[in-house]
Amino acid sequence: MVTINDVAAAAGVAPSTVSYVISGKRSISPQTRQLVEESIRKLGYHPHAGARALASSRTNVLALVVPLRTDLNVAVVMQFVTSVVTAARAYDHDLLLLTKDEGAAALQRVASAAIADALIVMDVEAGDPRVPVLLALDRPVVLIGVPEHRAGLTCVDLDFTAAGSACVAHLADLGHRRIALIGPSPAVYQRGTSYATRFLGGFNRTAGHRGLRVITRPCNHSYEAASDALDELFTQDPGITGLVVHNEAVLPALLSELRHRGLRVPDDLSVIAVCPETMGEQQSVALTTVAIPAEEVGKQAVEMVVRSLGGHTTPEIRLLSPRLTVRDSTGAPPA
Amino acid sequence: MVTINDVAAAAGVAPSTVSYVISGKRSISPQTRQLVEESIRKLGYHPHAGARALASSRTNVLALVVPLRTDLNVAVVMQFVTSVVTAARAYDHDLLLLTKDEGAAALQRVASAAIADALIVMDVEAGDPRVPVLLALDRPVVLIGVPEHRAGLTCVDLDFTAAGSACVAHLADLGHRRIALIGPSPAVYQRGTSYATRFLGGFNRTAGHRGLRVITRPCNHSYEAASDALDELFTQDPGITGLVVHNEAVLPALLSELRHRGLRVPDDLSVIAVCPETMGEQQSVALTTVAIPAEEVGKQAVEMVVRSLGGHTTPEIRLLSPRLTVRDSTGAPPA
DNA sequence: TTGAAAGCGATACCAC
DNA sequence: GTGGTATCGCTTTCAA
Repeated sequence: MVTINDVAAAAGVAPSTVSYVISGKRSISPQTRQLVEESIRKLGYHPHAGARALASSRTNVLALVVPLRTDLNVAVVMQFVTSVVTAARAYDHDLLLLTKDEGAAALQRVASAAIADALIVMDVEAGDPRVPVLLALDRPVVLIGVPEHRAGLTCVDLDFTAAGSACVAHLADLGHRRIALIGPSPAVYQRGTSYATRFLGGFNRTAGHRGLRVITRPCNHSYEAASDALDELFTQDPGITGLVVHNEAVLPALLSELRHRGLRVPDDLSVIAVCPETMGEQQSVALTTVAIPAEEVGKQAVEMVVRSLGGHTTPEIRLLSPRLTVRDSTGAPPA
Repeated sequence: MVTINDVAAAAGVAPSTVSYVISGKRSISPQTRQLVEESIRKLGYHPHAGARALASSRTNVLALVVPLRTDLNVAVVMQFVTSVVTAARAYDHDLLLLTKDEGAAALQRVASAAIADALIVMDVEAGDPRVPVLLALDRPVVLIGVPEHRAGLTCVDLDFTAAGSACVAHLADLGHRRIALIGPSPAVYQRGTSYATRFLGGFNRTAGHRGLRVITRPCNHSYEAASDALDELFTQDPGITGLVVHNEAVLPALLSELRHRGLRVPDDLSVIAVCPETMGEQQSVALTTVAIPAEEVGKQAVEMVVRSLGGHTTPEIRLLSPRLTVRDSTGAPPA
């Protein structure tokens, strides 16, 4: 293995000088820099991460805690992961993947063992048991999602409350009076998953303000579940003219079933989906969407956590305003 | 921070003794062990990963290289990731996530800097440029997928050639004579992605043996692309009675379109999907599938790479036999 | 069965 | 602008 001493010897300088050339933490003469950089290239030197971590207390690794549930939308989770790992690399950090099922213990472990410098946590629940542990860690933490007790926490997410409102407002503006929500799976609600309840809150509140009659229903991830959900909604209120779908996984199934039942979108039924933009565009009907900005949220999470590593440490709840894009799936209700 | 010395002091033993209690690399008297373990718990001690890595040349971290392409099936990629991270933890390793777009340089970096002990690489292409780099690394590597030149490599994957054969054989056995394949996106083929070409190979070969007439066509990930693909296939050969879909992302769209066109599955058209079992079960028709055993492949990849870390180092290509499960989407061709 | 101490390969302080 | 070196926290050899 090639060490900093090898490089120093090859360049005819002291090891510390090599270190400073790499870190840029003190000024180096052009000649020396040149010499050192050449030796580094020539020898194919890469600083030993462990040694570095030991000496500097910095691993340059971020940990991301992801949910592995199949009742969450896998594609969206993957978008977050993609965004976070890409952003992390842009800040010269690597990404360690932790799973939610290891619980709070894993967070302790990774922080105490100095495996990662900071943590980003996804799939936050209202009364998330990990929160106290996270608060006690001596490392920066950013949550993607917002738990109930947010004191001292740094969070970033789509403003799902506003998103719920926006969906209802759009349908109300178009003249719809009776609408329905198909939400995530029952399990997601039962866990008190932050985004699900926040969206529902915004949905119901604005429906109240606007005087809309609403039905809401969770939905599991299968064709059959989607079909059952439709059955139930139209049984409860056959007069529904607007449908909000906050469950990306069942979008294709829902659209397929609607067509099969002879319900035209948007002529008979307007549909708004809460999902990544690309997903809305690729369905059988180009869907009016409220975008889930996974890319942006992941990026900001990394930015925030890296800034904390730089010293700043002001807890902050950052909620991104929803963007509603009208496409072909919403229109006036049938006369 | 609590160190091994703190623990040693608290337990009234030498630091080395604490180390041995933890590693189990030499026998310890029950009393001493008890004493040390208690101090560890009491102090909440976690060995510093960097220090450990420096002293032992072991990080207990595996690196997984994943593709971030959206033209690959995200859900399946996520299944691999899930499986690998879970298996890694079972062997007391953490998982570092690398992206394919960082190319061979990232592999070098992670290996040379001793960030990870071993690598698992997904989305392997026929003439993958990363292969020479991987072979030159001084660390164990397992590929998920099989490149053209496999000398010295350890690989694990579904036997996609056999999978292609199995699909054709099943349809042939049922009496179908003219069948079609809807494959991954054109980009996947263009990159020479290992599984795509292997599947196609098995498909064509067996079709030849059985004297079946076939059409094959790649397909992008959108409803429209799926619809276009069907158009084209039925234009080229209106007599098709069997369809093999090696593209999980367009399954819902294809089934939806078939129904819309009045083609009943399996009465008018038999459909076999190559996808994870759960995915096949959740469609509008329970699909006959050849399973993509992501879970199993990921698990074996970890096992193999961990075994290599243990010393054994026999290159090995391990191809899992395909499992075809007959459900409701295949039957005899229409009379 | 246990202890002492020499590294592992960086960083960063203290000199010059 | 550069060099020397103590230090980070652990593993492992050597001794007892």
